[in-house]
Amino acid sequence: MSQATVQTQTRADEAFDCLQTAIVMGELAPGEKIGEVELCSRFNLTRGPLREALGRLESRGLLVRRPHAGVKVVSVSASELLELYRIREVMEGLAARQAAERMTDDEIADLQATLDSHERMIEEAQGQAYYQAEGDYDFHHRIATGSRNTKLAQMLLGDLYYMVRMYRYRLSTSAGRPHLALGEHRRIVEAIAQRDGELAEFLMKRHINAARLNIEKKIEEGALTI
Amino acid sequence: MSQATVQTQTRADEAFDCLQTAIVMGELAPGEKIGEVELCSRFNLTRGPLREALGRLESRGLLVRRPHAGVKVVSVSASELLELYRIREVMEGLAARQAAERMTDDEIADLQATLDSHERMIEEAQGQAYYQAEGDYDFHHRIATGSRNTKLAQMLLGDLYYMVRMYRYRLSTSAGRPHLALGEHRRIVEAIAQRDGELAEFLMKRHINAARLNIEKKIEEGALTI
DNA sequence: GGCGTTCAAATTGTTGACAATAATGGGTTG
DNA sequence: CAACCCATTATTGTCAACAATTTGAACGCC
Repeated sequence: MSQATVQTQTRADEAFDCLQTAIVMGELAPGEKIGEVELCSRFNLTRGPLREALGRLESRGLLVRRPHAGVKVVSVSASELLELYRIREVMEGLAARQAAERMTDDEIADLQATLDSHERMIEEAQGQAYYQAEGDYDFHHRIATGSRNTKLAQMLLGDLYYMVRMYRYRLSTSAGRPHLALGEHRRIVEAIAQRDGELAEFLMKRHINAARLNIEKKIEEGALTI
Repeated sequence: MSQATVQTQTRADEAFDCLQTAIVMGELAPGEKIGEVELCSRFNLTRGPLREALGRLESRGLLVRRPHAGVKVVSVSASELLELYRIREVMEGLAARQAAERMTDDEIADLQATLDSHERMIEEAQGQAYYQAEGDYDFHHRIATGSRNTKLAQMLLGDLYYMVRMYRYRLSTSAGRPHLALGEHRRIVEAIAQRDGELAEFLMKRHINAARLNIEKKIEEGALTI
């Protein structure tokens, strides 16, 4: 049964997923040089599919490859991480605006229910930043897909989020401001429910900007070693 | 000598470039189903590197692949093309703002010289939309790199532009408003030269929005069959 | 003693053959 | 006559061996 799901996709897809999650979860540290044969034995793969997966990951910017020299996980500097948030600000702003115009009423209701669930999680597992991080990811994921903008969702979900999450897991403290972020989420959803795209865009941009400033502060405090 | 340049990169890179340009130039039509062996004989490649290149292209959204079913060039609908311009609007707006803050004086001077060259090209080859298209690409390319935002430039140059150019070559009439676009370019560079990031962002967004509206109009006129 | 050069080993890039799967066409049956 | 089933075929996915290149270290030279 569990085999059936993996049966449909090819070994290269499997390799891609494994490597991507391994990088995001921090099992493969940034800057770490990794050999192909080592990866093969680690994930029970052969080099053919592995190389195809490596090509995809390189194309997505998760690792860099020098010909004949090997492959190493990309290491994003602190300033580059902040730059990622600048990109998120404008792209997710657009996503929120288009989501306000295009999400169905059912989707919006679901989104609100999701926020309720997040609130309960935060109250139950007080301080457990992990749930907050996952909840935050879930929220942004829904808005990206809700924009009905295929390429936009693809770029956000396929490129940016994995890179951001790569550091989120490392920091573990997803900005560390659960209640604040939840309130901002609620206001964004409110604007979407009222079909006010302009306001939704503004609030989303401010939300992500706040997250960026928070990380910037933590970096200045020396809490992050990147 | 010409071999030396291609010698440094691997065959998979070569395959990737060949296929990408082939798709962009329209040699491979959207929706066209293509077999691997056919591509191999067409570009003098073997299937290993080819598959790696296919993986990269799939990851970039230029083609889609169903397991055991084959690979076909992605076909972007008219509405999806317009959505691409919506993404460009916010991303290149950000790029312009950051370029205004970070480009060196030399780069700005180069950019202005580039615009002069474009102006001459337009006057000399009146109506030759091709030069205008290439000039436009050159302009946006410089601003993307001038933003000093690695990921932003990577997403614009690696993902969006190729997709847009794919249709630009097909329409051949790059919006068909050379002088207008050039004037808008000049004002954007002016703002960058004055280090007015906010204005540069505003002008760039309006510039791309105008291009989008122009395409929208052409589509309504039935000039584009996508 | 430091630096350049050269050689060897390990790793990557490539190739061709093999196996598995989906599309297709013909045949049979209701 | 149409619809369904089955086998064939062509295509994709996978594998293991071969070739090319970089890197590292040892050696000799300045």
